[in-house]
Amino acid sequence: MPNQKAAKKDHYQYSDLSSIKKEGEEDQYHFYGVVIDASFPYKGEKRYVVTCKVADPSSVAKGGKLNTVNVVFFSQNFEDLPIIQRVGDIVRVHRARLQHYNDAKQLNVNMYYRSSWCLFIGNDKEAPLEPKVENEDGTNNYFSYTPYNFSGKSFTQEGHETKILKDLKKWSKDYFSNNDVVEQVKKADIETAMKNKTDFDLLAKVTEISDNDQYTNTVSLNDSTGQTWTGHLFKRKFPHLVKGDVLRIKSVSAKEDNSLIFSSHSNILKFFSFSSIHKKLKSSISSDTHIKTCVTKIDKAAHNKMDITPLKKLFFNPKKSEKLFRSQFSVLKVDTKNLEDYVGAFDGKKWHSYKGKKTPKDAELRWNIKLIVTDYKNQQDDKAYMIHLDDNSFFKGINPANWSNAATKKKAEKAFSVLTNNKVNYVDAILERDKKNYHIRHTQFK
DNA sequence: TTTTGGGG
Repeated sequence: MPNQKAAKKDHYQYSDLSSIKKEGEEDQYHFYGVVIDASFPYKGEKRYVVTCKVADPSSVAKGGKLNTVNVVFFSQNFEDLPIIQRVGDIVRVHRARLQHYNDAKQLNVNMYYRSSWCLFIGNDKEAPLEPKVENEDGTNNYFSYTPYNFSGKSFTQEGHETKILKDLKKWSKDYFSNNDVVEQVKKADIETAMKNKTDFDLLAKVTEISDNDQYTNTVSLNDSTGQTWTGHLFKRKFPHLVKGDVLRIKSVSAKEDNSLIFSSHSNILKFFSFSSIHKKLKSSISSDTHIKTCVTKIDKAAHNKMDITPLKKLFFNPKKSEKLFRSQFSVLKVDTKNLEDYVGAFDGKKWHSYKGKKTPKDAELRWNIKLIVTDYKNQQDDKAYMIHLDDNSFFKGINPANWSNAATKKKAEKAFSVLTNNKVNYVDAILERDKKNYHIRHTQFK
């Protein structure tokens, strides 16, 4: 890649990534690379850090596989680090040092020493994300060869770099069009990570963005494994999200209710529209906000074959000859503040007032919860209905008689948070009619 | 001017 003749004359000679081999104090490397992955700048013990992976034509192995190189930026402050939020953008680094870490090639960029960086757009047809300098007079292709962001107050650029950039963009457009570049996400990996409470990545589509306040919004996502997620995000940290976007979400964890937990290093990256991964995700992930995860299991196989009755029909025009129905709904509300309010004493015929003090004779402590729900299966009905939850077998392993026990409380609160996350979860349940009321029966919370 | 923290 380096232009040998120009390099002799010019100050900076840019190395192909694969040619960078010598580890040592005196050896400093200048390079251009296409961004494959990047973290958000985060704070370590002593330094602010950005980790990213880059590639260039020399990174392509014989079989076509990409041997990416890890680049780690260190800085004493957040501002000196690059915010990289698009796979395929181009980074130029001056004075990096090679150091192997866990057998992987790593280029260290020390911002508090003498290193510097520039970011270029990876596709001339698409606008830069958060440019440091504006293209005020609207010059055509202004950002084709001008960095949209750079460290320090200014940047240097030499004549021969135009060709490097042009060649690199040509290569990456071709490579990204024919290769996914970013690894597919496996459902099993997410499950393992959630069980171990560790980080995982997602490939996802934005199905909904709603404003919370001046600073935050809530994003609903469908991912490539068929799951739905919600994320509370800072608008200033992720300012580029639009409904319908396909994204790589790097390094998040999640709660039981599929709400994502973003750490300081978590990042959200976009793709260029020419990327094969972009096209695949766009067409394969549903944009439907109504796809949710079922959080219950119907006990009996026979009940599982029952037709799903709309709630509207159930409450306004039920089949009088039937006692059991099957419905699907999302829970809008369960007030979890006082667990004791959800425990009642039932003697087989009627409920006794119970304030957690004394159990009346011959009465059993049971859940006595009123769920406010909306129809899941029949979305056009946006009315709210009340469903009774008073079957102790619904929450497996949570005994309402132990409501005052701390571990039980914790378990119940967790279950309620899953149950009420109506953006991502729904309930599939058998309902028993008792006059005008419906009670969940023969159904278990998963 | 430096040995950080690297899937954190």
